[in-house]
Amino acid sequence: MPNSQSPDPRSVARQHSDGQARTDSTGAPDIIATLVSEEGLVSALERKLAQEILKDVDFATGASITEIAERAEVSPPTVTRFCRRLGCASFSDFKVQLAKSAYVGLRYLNPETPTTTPAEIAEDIVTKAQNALFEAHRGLDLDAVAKAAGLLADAPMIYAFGAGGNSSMIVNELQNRLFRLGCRITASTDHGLNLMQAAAAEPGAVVFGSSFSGRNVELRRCFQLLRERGIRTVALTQAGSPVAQAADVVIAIDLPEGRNIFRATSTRYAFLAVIDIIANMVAYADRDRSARLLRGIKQQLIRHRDGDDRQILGD
Amino acid sequence: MPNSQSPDPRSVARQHSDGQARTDSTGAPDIIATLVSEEGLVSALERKLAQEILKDVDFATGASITEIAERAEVSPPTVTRFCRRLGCASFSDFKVQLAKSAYVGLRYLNPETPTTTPAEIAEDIVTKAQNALFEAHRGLDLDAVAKAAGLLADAPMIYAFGAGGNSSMIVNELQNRLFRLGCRITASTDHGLNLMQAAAAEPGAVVFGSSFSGRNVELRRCFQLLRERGIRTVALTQAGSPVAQAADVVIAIDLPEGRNIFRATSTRYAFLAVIDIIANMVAYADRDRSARLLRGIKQQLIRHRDGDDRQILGD
DNA sequence: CCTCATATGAAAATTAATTTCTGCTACGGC
DNA sequence: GCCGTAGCAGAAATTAATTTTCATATGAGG
Repeated sequence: MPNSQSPDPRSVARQHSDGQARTDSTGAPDIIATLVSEEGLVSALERKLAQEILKDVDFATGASITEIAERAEVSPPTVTRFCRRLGCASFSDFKVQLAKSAYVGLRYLNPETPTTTPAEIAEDIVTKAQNALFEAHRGLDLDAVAKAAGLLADAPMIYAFGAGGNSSMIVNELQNRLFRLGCRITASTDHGLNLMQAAAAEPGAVVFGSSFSGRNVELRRCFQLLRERGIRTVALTQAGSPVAQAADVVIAIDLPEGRNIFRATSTRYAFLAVIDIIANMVAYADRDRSARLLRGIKQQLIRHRDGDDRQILGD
Repeated sequence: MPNSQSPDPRSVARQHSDGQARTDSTGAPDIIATLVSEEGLVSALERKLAQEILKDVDFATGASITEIAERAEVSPPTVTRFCRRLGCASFSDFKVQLAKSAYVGLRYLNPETPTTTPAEIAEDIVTKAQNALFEAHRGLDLDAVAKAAGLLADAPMIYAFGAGGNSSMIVNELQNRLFRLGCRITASTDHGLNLMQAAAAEPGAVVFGSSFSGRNVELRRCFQLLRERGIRTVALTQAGSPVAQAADVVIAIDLPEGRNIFRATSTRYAFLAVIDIIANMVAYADRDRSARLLRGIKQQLIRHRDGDDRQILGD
C-alpha cells in the first residue's frame, strides 16, 4: 500500500495524485473538467460515479455520501476514494469544489432546454455568457495574447479587420480601446476595403483580424497576401481554422456553439474579454503614456460635456 | 419553542425564515448578499459570525464547523443555528451555498489589486466581467425588460440612440440583433443625428437609448422631446439618473465602477447581456417569423460565401 | 494454474454535526 | 426594585455521517 505513512490528506488536497492537477487560474481544482475527461479515473466504478454525478450535479452538491453511493450503486468507501483520487481532501471538500465549479462551468453540459419565460431567458443568456468567459479563460493561450499585445503596442500602424456583426463589434472595440492608448489604429469591416488596406499597408504595420468561425475566406486571403508582403498578422479566431493557419500569431477561442438559433453566440463575450485583455496589456506596455493619454481624454470630455462622463471613458 | 413539530429541515431549506428569501433566479439562496446585509440576523454573535466568514470565505468553505466556531469564538451549535437562520438545511448545505456564491460573487469584495502579469490581467478582466453579469442579473427588473421587448417587438420603427464607444457598441448590437428578426431599426451614435431623428420620428415609433452614466445630456434632451411628442422611449442606463428620469421604460443597471483607469468598464458585458435578453424576447414574441427570417439569412450567407458562416449568423 | 496487484464492500472506528437541556441575560410588568 | 418571561448560548449527549481497516474478489501477467 502506498502512503503507508498516512500523510495528512489536507496536504495533498487541491492537487492531483499524479501531480498534473487541472486547475483554473485561481489554483482551485477544476472538478467538472476532470469529471468530464475522466482523467485519472482508472476503474469502471469510478467512471460510473463520475457520470452519475455529472448527470445531476445539483443533486450531488446537496446529497450525502450514502445517497450518492446508492445512486451510482457503489459503496460509500468507493465514493471517498473517488474524491481523494480527484484531488480532494475529503468528500465534503469534493462537494465544495463541485459547487464552485458548477456555478459557472456546469450548465452548458445540461441538454439545451428551450427558454420561454423572461426569467428563463435572462438566466440562459447570462449563464451562457459566464460560461463562455469561463471556458475561454481556461483555454486561453496567454503567451499568444502577450505576443499579440506586444506586436500591437510596438506597431507604427494597426489595421483591424472583421466582417459580419460579431467581428465588426470586436474590431471596432479594439480600435476604441487602443486609440486611447496612443496607438494608431483603424478598424474596417468591409471586405473590399480590407483587401485594399492589406495591399497598401506599409512594412512594420500589424494587422489584426477577427473571425468567429475561422472560415472567413476573404480575411484568409488578406492574411495570405500580408504574409507574402512580410507584414505581421494577429488572428482572433478558432484554433486550426483556415484563418488561424494564415496568421502569424493566433489567439484561439474554441467554444461549443449552442443550438438555439434565436440566441446570439455567447462567444462574443469571450472575444470581447480577449480585446480587453489585449488592450490592458498594451496599456501596461507603456504605462505612463497610457495614463497621460487617458487622463487627457477624460478631462476633455468633462470640460466639454460638463459631468456627462464623470464615471467612465466613453458613455 | 416554535416548530415543536420539528419539520424536516430540508423542506425549509432554500427559503428565508421570514419567507423573504434572497435568491438568485435559479432559486438558490444568495448567501453572500445575505451575509453582507446581515438581514435576518438578530443576535450579536450571528453578526460576528457573518463578518468572520466574510473575512475569509475561502477558509470558511473549507473549514469544519468547529474551526469556524473557534474563529468566531462561538460554539458549534451557534454555527448550526446560524446556518439554519440563513435558510440552509444544514451546515454542509451552507458551505455548498457559500461556495456557489463565492465563485463569482465574491471577488469584487476584495480590494482592487493592481494587475501586471498576463495571467493576472486575464484573471482580472474575466472575473470582473463575470461579476458584472452576475450582479446585473441579480438586480435586473425583468418586468421592465419584458415591457421594453414588447414595445420593440410591436414598433413599426425603432430608433436606437447611443454615444461614446460603449453605448455605440450597444445600440449597434441592438440593431444587429433586431433587424434579423424583422424589426425595422436604425441605430445612430451621433448626437446631432439623434436629435433630428427624434424630431422627425413618426408616432408609434419607439426610441431606445443607452447611456452608461445616465448623464448624457443630449440623450436626455432627445427623450424629453420625444415625451412631448408622445413617442415612447426605453432607456438602458443607471437607475435614477437624468436619462432614466426622462424615459418611459427604464432598464436599470447599477454596477460599481472599478478604479483601474486602464481597464474598460466591465459594465459593457452586462449591457450586452441585456441586449441579448431583449433580442431573445423579441424573437419569441413572434417565434415563427423570427425562425423563418433567421433561417433565410443563414441560407443566403451559406449560398453566397460557401461555408463561411456554417456556424453562426454573422462572423 | 498460481501470484500479485488492485479494486471493492462490510463492518468498525472515528469524526463531525445536531439535538437536547440547562443556565444566563435582557427586557417588561408589577 | 423584584420577579417572570422570552429567547439566546453553550455543555453534554445523541445521532448521523464519513473514513479507516480489513477481508474478499477479480483480473492481468508470469
